[in-house]
Amino acid sequence: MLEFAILGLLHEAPMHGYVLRKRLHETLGMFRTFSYGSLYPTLRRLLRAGWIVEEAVDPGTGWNRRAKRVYKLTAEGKERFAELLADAGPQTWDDEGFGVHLTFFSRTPADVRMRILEGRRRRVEERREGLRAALARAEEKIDRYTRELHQLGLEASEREVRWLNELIAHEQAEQNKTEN
Amino acid sequence: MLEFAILGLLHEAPMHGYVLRKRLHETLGMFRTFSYGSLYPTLRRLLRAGWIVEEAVDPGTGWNRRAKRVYKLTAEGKERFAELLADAGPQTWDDEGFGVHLTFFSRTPADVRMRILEGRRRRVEERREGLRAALARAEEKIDRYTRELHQLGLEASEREVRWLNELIAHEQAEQNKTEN
DNA sequence: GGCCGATTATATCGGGCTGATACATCGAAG
DNA sequence: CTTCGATGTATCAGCCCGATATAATCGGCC
Repeated sequence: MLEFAILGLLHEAPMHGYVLRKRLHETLGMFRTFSYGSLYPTLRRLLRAGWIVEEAVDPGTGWNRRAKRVYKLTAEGKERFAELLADAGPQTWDDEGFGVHLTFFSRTPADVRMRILEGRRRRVEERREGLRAALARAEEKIDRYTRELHQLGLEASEREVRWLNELIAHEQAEQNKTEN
Repeated sequence: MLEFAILGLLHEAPMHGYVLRKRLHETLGMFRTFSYGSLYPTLRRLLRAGWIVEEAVDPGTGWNRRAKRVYKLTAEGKERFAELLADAGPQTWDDEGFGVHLTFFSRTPADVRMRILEGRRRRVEERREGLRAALARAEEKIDRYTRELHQLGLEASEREVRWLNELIAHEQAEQNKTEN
């Protein structure tokens, strides 16, 4: 997930790890945040893999300005990102992954977008049915707080399914337009 | 989180790890699931800490029925659970923790309940404001998908804040009733 | 000119949790 | 009598978090 987000963001421009983390937070901070404790190790992993390189920082006015690193996407890194964009596995419709993938949705191939949205819908529908069953099953005997929580979750699921249906319909309309 | 949930569930009855995982899934599976990959290591951790013990399994009709383990809560385990119930740190109002804590809310002291609900409200309000700002800031230039996602997130946040307000009001009413 | 706090910047470590994978047993249905 | 789904325990690589440490830079204030 973090690898995906980093590669996606580095398409904009080369960046310091620090700035990257800030952009990460701005871009998808409402759904997912990443700590430095995973950012810096991941950056080193991406370096080793050759997806990114360290760019020379302006040595400045004389003495040691180093230890500041600017990371830049390589051609292989762009390929890697395209690969990740084209993959529509379960992680892409999980709670943690879905928001991140949506962030890069306009760069995602149309058929992959479709599979992700449908996967997500399946997932949320399952949750919705689970919650409906839980609420129906007990109705009286269960804990007040649990019931309230399930009620909130149920409504959220219902809304998200509707939201997904609209997105999916829109995608299909777009696709038909392109075909004609 | 898992430690908390295990100790909470073992109040019901001693259980196999397997059954524990099933109950875990039934009880809070709509919001949080735990894999065996964390369950078994955590059980061993709780054993070492003395919060739980292995109960002897019925040796059965002769040959080797072992390798099956039944875990039972100890007095120290109950104390530990009470300790965790009384703690209202940031993890209790995070997305991952809040649902789990709500599950055990009727066993949670009233003042702690209050602090958790208020912490959660603060958290969700922050998200709501962040999303409002993001939507207002760009309105035109931002990605269609991102805007849709933010819209969904905003509505979900608004609903949850309202939901929390009702719960909090109810808590306050209860508290006043008790005082009189 | 000098100080102070906020921001910029990098890094490590312990530990929680996941997903994949590997076993083995048991009851029931075919 | 075999196959299949449920029960049951376990490990491992790897991702990520939260806490923590360190230090340079920049702006503003006195």
